[in-house]
Amino acid sequence: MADLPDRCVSCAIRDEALCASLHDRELSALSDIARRRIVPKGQVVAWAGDRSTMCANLVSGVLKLATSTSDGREQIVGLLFAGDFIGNPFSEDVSLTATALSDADLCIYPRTGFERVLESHPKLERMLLRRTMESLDEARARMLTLGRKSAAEKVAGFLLDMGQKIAEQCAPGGSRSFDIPISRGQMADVLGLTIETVSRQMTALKTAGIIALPGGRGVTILDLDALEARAESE
Amino acid sequence: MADLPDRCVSCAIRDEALCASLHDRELSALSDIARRRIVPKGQVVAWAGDRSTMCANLVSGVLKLATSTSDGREQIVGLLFAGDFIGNPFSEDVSLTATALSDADLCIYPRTGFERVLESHPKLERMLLRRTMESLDEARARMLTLGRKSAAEKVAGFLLDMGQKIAEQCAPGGSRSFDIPISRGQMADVLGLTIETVSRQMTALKTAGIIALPGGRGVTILDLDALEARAESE
DNA sequence: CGCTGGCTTGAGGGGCATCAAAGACCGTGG
DNA sequence: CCACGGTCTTTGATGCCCCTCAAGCCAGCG
Repeated sequence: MADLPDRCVSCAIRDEALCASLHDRELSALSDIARRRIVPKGQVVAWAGDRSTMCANLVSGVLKLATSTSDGREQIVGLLFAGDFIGNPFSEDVSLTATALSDADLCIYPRTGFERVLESHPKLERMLLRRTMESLDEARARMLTLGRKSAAEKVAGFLLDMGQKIAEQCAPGGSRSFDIPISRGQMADVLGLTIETVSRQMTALKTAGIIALPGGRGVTILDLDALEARAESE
Repeated sequence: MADLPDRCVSCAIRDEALCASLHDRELSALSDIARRRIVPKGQVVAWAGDRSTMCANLVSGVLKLATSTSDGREQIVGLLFAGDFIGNPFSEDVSLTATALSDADLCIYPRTGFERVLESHPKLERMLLRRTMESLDEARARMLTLGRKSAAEKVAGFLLDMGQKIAEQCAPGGSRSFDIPISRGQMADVLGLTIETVSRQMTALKTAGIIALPGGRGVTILDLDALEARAESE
């Protein structure tokens, strides 16, 4: 363990982020060029169109990746959680605006330096390729949601996704509680709906006894089967 | 040139496909495991859910990548043209159904063999990573279209994209003619609309004098500025 | 306690889907 | 050459889902 760089010793995402592809002693290549940064809630990490100067691992918190039309309609194209990777290595500019939805802890690498590490560590590059392919699959799955599903299916599917990702307790068939990490408005921007429609669908699910809404952003899935039925398809 | 494998000598996409990342003499690693296959129009190349057994370069023709809900609603999540890559290396199963929209000429590699070539040719893997990141950008851009744009914007934007991709003549500011490579129904499946709505938007553009529809799948963009105005945003 | 930001709820209208039918196009065969 | 069936496209009529506009509600906070 002596070979593990100091700053990585107690890292919460050592085995989940891209770093998992590297042995302890190889990590120094990354650690040497890394710096830590806390981004407060609401602050933009990188603007679409700007020069791409950095990549990062998200240590904790939630980020959104979004694009918007010239008249201000926004579409969230990805949500990032602890362990996820941010940035466009080998690309000259940033394609999406990244914003912190909660206070976020980033482990940041200068882009060009990160690219050099990639070139000398094939396992890291392989990991990045896999992650990128997974993101592509996820994006394409969401295209089906955006293009072809009803508001009810969208919201139900979103709750299932979140429940799976942030599952605290998993009594199979039983109830499952968690906090939605984003606001109703942001849910709307993820699902291609308006905030009112999201709200109405949520109360419809509550009225049907499928979920409970214990204040704030909490959700409890009371009837998983019924929720899956409403999400349909997949 | 003597080092260029026979089957690659006259290949139309030598410099556009992933192969472009390899020197002539390195190409044999791929060429040795390749076989050519013509897939007739309408035939499925790979079914979502099947075991992933192959990757391929598309030499000519058009493929669609699509998912669908359990009740049959379809969403086309990508169109592939000559030079594009098909397949999921490092993934055990196929995530999307790929179908030939025209007779398609494929240069096919067994998946595991292709993975071995990737591992021994970093430049090839780098190229694949870049391509995958580009696909991800494209997918996310289309998420904005699907989630936030009106039918008029979707159709106008689609025509602009196609015009750019299949531009035959580019009199700047002047007219631009090409054939839409897919049917109205497939346009609908790309844009998350119905065939009727696509058709109505097309005739609306024709009536407004922005495009001409010279029979079949031909299109002529008469007023590029107006078309861009209708596509808005970006 | 008032203010602010997010959430919910209601009323009404519009955009797009749905249903339906009539052209256009095309290869086939008489 | 033209009738013929099939497929694709266009056009029309109708309705519904979701957006839009507009209040009211709730919690947090100075």
